[in-house]
Amino acid sequence: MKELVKQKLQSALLELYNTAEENFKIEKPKDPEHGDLSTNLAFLLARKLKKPPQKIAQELANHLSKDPHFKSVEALKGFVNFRLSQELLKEEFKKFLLSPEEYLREDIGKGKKVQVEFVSANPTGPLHLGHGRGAVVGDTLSRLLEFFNYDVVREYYINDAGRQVRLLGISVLYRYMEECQRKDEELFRELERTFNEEGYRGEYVKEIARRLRKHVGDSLCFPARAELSRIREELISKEEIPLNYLKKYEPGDAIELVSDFALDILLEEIRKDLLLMGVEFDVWFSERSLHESGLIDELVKLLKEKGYVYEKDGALWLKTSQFGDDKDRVIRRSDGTYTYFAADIAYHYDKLKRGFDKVINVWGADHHGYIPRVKASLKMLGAREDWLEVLLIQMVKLFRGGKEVKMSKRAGNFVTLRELLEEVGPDAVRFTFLTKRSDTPLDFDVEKVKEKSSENPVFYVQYAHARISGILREYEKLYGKKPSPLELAPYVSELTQAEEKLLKLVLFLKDELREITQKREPHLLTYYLIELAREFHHYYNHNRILGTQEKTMLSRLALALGVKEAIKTALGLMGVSAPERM
RNA sequence: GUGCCCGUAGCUCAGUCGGACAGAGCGCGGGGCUCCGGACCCCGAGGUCGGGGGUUCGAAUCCCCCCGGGCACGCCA
Repeated sequence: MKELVKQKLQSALLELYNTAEENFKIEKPKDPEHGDLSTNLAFLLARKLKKPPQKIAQELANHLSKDPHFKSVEALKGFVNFRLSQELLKEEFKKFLLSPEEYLREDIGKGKKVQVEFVSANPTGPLHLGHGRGAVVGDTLSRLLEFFNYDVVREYYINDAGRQVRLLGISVLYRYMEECQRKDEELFRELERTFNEEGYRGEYVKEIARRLRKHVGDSLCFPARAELSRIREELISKEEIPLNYLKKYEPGDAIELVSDFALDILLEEIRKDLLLMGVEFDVWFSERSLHESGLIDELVKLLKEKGYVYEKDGALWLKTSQFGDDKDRVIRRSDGTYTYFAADIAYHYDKLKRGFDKVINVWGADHHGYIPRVKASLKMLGAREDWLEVLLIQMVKLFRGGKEVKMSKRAGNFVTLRELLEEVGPDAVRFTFLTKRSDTPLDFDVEKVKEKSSENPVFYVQYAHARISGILREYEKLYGKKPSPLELAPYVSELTQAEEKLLKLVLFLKDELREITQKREPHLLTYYLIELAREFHHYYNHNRILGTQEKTMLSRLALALGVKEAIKTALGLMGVSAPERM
């Protein structure tokens, strides 16, 4: 609809003033008295044409009011207000009804390759709510991009290298050795020291330790003397889940062996958690693989050749400050190992080489300070300025009975994503995470989300869908056949003023989806859906559908079916189910 | 200290590349089917858009200052 109005205005501009303008807005006026759509075009032209806005608006309105697409075009206080004609609306609605998806879809992406990297949580513990929020936003955005014909790759970057992973191994080994009757006391005390300072304290660490013990008994109580390769074989033969890390890597010491085992288990859990929410990744990208493949070496060499690298205090530094960062950053430590940053540049270098037209990273907002250095390094590699987009997801703060629950993976006291999913259900979780703009911190009381789940807006929306499904079932019972879009479409013409508001709302989904995708603001879907559901419930409570005159009934059925399709499509893009019954 | 984000109804939040009288959900008060699903609908109360300046025909929205909250400032990831 907006596109149509925009085009009409542009051609009017050309005919009336022989000029062009791109950056004007077409929006739905807040006040329905102001029509279906309006534009601020006249304000923008006032200076250029040296005329007052209202005069321009009036001229545009006069010019366009003859157009049969519009019932009326009026100039008011400089705005041009459009009312769409009944005929246009009905024709559009028929098209929508006959094939909803096709009507809504547009080829905006033209098959361009887009990578969306999201979640990418360290595999050192279960996912928590913040990760869940990122997962929902990333996945919904991916669905939207796919809908508009982008070739989307969903990707999870696994931080499976470095210190945190080693700490995970230490934590598990420590918990394991706690249960040993006889053990290497000296090593145990050393592990204990590290564990107490910065170990992972969650219950899940103990569980992994118990699982380890179940498979290998006491054979790791003296880690230095243990036959690692035999223990590894033992684990591989006894553990039921796929063990990618354990199979792939020959451990250098017991901590590595335990780390890899823990990684396999935790990643499997993460995968399951995400699957519970309907989130699946196309690529799980290993940070460790970047070290092994030599890509980091290759990258560092490249950056050196370009003259962006220098040595200081025994470390290698990247001149990111030349490209907008606050200061230069270390990419290789004085001990010769690469930093996380070096690996991350290599990862993005790899994305570049894979030929993505655009990459979108969904990051926790605590990483915002990290963006300038990544952007800086990408400039060094010659990437387009807007090639990388970063979406920040603000933290989810958790409350229980009004009290904040401080969440820390190391301290181990957190409500996991799975816990929430099991109690509230994936639909409510996904919907709720999309009720706030993602860069706004989200506070909520778990108890409230759990207890008041039936009052969650998701049910309000789903109820509208189920209600319509109920009506359609009832019709089938009464008349012995399902109402088909093809049969109903002709009756759209019979719709009256009473139905117009609802009909327009359905049609506006098309504009809504396009804008939501382009602005990368998937949360707006929930607001649209709540409005549509409200409008339908309102209509339902004031107008009978079944049992009225045939023409009336069938036209109203057509409208209801359209609402159902709109809800189903929008919910589907959010990964939320549209139930036939509740 | 420096940088970024946030501050809108009792609560949780939309609205922010300026636009027409400031919105939703929940909560609160009152009301509504002998009829298609009452997980619904209708009416109402509730606001200095954190505060103060400025720019503009027009500011919740842009700029400056201040207050309050969060995050980031590592040879951690």
